[in-house]
Amino acid sequence: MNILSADSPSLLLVDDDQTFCTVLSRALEKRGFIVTLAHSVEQALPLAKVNPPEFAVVDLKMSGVSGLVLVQALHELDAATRIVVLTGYASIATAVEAVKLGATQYLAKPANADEIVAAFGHSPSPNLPLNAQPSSVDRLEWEHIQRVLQEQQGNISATARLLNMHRRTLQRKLAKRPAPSPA
Amino acid sequence: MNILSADSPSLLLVDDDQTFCTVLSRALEKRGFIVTLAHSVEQALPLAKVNPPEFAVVDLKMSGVSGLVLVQALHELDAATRIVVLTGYASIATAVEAVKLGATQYLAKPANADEIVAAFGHSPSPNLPLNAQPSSVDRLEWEHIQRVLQEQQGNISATARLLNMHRRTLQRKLAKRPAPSPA
DNA sequence: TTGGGAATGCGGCATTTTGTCGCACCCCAT
DNA sequence: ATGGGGTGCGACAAAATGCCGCATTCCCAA
Repeated sequence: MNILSADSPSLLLVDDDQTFCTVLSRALEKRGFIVTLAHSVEQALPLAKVNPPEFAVVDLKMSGVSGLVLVQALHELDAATRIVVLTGYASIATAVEAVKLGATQYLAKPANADEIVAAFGHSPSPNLPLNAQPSSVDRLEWEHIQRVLQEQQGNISATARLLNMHRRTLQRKLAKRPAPSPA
Repeated sequence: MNILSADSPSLLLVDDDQTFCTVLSRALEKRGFIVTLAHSVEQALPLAKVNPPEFAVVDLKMSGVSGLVLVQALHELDAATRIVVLTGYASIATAVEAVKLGATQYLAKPANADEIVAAFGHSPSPNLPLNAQPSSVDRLEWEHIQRVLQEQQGNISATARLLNMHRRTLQRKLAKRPAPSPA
């Protein structure tokens, strides 16, 4: 799977989890990328502006500005940048949003370096196998919540009111990891 | 936000579930769309070629060709077509694919007509307020359960396993709900 | 610049809703 | 008849939720 071997491509890795970051960074370097690290959108933006990377791995849920903003910025800086969005709180709503903003792929954590590299080379094909089994109720709820939350621009109070559930409960649900994603 | 509603927009609805189709069709017509029905990709393609619709609602899982193919075709025929993908077997992978192939939104069934219209990001008749109050979590859950239950021919144990919930809990949920529908 | 209204992130409970077991039937195919 | 599901349902512990309150932080209009 050596898609790229001539000279080393640049890769911007943005994630606020230090440990995860260094581990993944090392793994990616071993696969031939020149990795630059950033731990927040604010930190990543100037780096990207000075030197737009060929590849990027962006975590969605970071303290401060959402990774989605960075995805958009990266895409605008250089539409050729291949961006993989990575998140521990995967949902269809944010996946759709990320792709619309220019992401190449959207992966749920945990994902290993090989999967990420593979995602860079992935091109759209209408021949994806469909899921055989219906999602669990928990998953369904999670997706629904995420979608409404997205529509409310992340406003938890508004979402709770709209969904007719208590803010505290919503908070708790959001804090929990989503049920294993449907395939 | 240019909302032009003088003449009714055309909408192609493609789903192989007859009942679901007619119900949704009626609901969409009530909201001002001129609806054309198709029950398979093969059936939908010629219709779209003759007359590319302004809007489309496509079910992913249909016997025969995947709805993704149709999404791509529709988008190629007219990039301005707003396409909402709808499926009872939602997955992040297919959502990403769908959007890359040109879909505007990707919703998990059950979704009501209002949510679908809202997904188009277009209000066909400004008189009717764009309320689009999302269904409550409870209602969603109820409908999803009913859907799966039906697929399992009423087998409660099997449904519970599939939904990843305990049989006892499913029983209780089913027992406690002769009157749903808050809307 | 400065209030004030709205959001947010918690920490506690009191209540409900679950997860789990067990048990008593029913079918039905072996 | 016998074993393997499936179905109801009671009981009780464990977990989730509803519902406070409070300290902060945001944001916007005066």
